[in-house]
Amino acid sequence: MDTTLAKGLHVLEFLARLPEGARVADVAAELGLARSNAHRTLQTLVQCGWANQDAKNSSYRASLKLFELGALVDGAVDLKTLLHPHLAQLAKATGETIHLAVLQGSEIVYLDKFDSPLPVAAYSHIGGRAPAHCVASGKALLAALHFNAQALQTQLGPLQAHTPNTITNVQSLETELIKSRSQGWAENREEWRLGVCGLGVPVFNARSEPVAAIGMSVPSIRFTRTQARAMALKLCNTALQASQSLGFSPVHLTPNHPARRS
Amino acid sequence: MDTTLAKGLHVLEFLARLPEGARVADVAAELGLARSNAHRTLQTLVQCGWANQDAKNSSYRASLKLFELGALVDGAVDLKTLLHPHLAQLAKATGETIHLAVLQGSEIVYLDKFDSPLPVAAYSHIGGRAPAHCVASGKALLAALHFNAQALQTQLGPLQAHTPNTITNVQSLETELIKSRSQGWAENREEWRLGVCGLGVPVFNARSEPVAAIGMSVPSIRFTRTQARAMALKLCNTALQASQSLGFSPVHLTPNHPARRS
DNA sequence: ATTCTTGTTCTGAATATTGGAATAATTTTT
DNA sequence: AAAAATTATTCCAATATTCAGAACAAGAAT
Repeated sequence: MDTTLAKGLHVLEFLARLPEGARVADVAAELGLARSNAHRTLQTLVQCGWANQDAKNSSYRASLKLFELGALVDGAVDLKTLLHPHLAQLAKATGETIHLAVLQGSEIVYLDKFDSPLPVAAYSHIGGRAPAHCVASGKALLAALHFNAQALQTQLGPLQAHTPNTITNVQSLETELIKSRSQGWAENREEWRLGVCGLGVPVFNARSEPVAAIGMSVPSIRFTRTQARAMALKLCNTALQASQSLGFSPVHLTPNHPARRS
Repeated sequence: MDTTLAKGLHVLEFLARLPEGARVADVAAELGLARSNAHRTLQTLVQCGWANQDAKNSSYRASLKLFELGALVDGAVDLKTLLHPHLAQLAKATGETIHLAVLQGSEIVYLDKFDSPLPVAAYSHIGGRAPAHCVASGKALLAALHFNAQALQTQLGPLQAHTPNTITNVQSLETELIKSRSQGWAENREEWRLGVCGLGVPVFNARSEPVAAIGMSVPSIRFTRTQARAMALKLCNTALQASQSLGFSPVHLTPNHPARRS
């Protein structure tokens, strides 16, 4: 384990999360480093082009290199650019907030997003995260991966509650996922943020692997059973088209089902 | 200079630019490291969450952390989200390829982009770069910064030619920038890629500093003088609105002109 | 003017990194 | 299917690097 590298990465992440930038003393204090140490680390980041130093202020901030390289990361680029038009069309058709997300450990990461013109409380942003078990996109992905209770346990760890509605045990979650799979979409009924419901459907690639989910966030006021159903159908449609644009072909009745993990 | 950190950052960048991923031997060979060294570095990246290791293949690729943090970098996030609607409107109105770019040393970095439905050869992508002196957005920014020949020299270094039309000496570039400033927009007449012309206009923030440029890429076939003029006017309009949405207020005849660098 | 605070430079001491060699795990060839 | 070859991973002692504290410089605050 290269401790110097690990330390440098922490500093870089710290900088990236502070848009205003940080000074040597801040970094040293926050990450528990000697001032001279923090200084050398920051200088290295600057020399390598990962950070900039403000000329007058002498404070540091993450450079656009992070943005540049972030835009190249596989799984993000391709999915995002290929599926963007589908999301756009859905956003236009429904007027609701639409996003694209992938699974990362116990969380989902938002790759793309269209905001509703009717401004809902915006809880997600591109690059942001949410616990997979609390949101519809996350559930859609977990369901598509055929995770059972035990697999859920290891993948997600303890299920933290974020509202009274959050599902906090893996048994109930497994049941919920089975239901989602059979109905074709996943739902979130104020399980992550009160007042916000959601729908999620997985997107499959050419090898029939679930690689992302398209989600829709809807204020609970507009989320009656019939409304939800109508939106879910549109969402399923879009997700199918999206999958097909990745080369997926719907094969009903496959004897060997796609990668079942347990 | 933390050499271990520098080395690790190089490895990370190498990974990020290889969507297929890379194996220990590749990294070692490409960056001139001992295999054991490359191995430990990669393991550190994995442990810190910046890379993933493929279970079967044992090959490494950059993780979504890069994407996540890239989406947080200041100057990218805010500009992009605030100006996105303006670009969208312009893209729709003109049907041409529109992008948003900022200046980074001698290059511009594309922060956002709308592709033309009439598919032009797409030479730019989000996060991508282009030499500032060859493209309209770059020239628009250089012009807005009031760079003179000498400042251009130090900022850009030697002006590399990329087509027969590329401006390769700072004197001519300075003249061109002065013209751009007076007419309100910058042009690119196949100076970066043959067959592709462009228009660029700077966007100013509340302190009247040029922070980005909106650009339009047009195939030379659709770029007659009259067509260009018509598009430029629309572009200027959008850029002005964009500037205003950043808090910029157009103040004509200011005695002290915004930061003049020389 | 003086006292803090903060950025930067310098040092010897401590320690982590290095790269070669050994081993384990693959993959390819025969 | 066995053997050979390639590649990943582990180990270790030599060595180069990082560390932390102190000293210095530069500004900001009092």
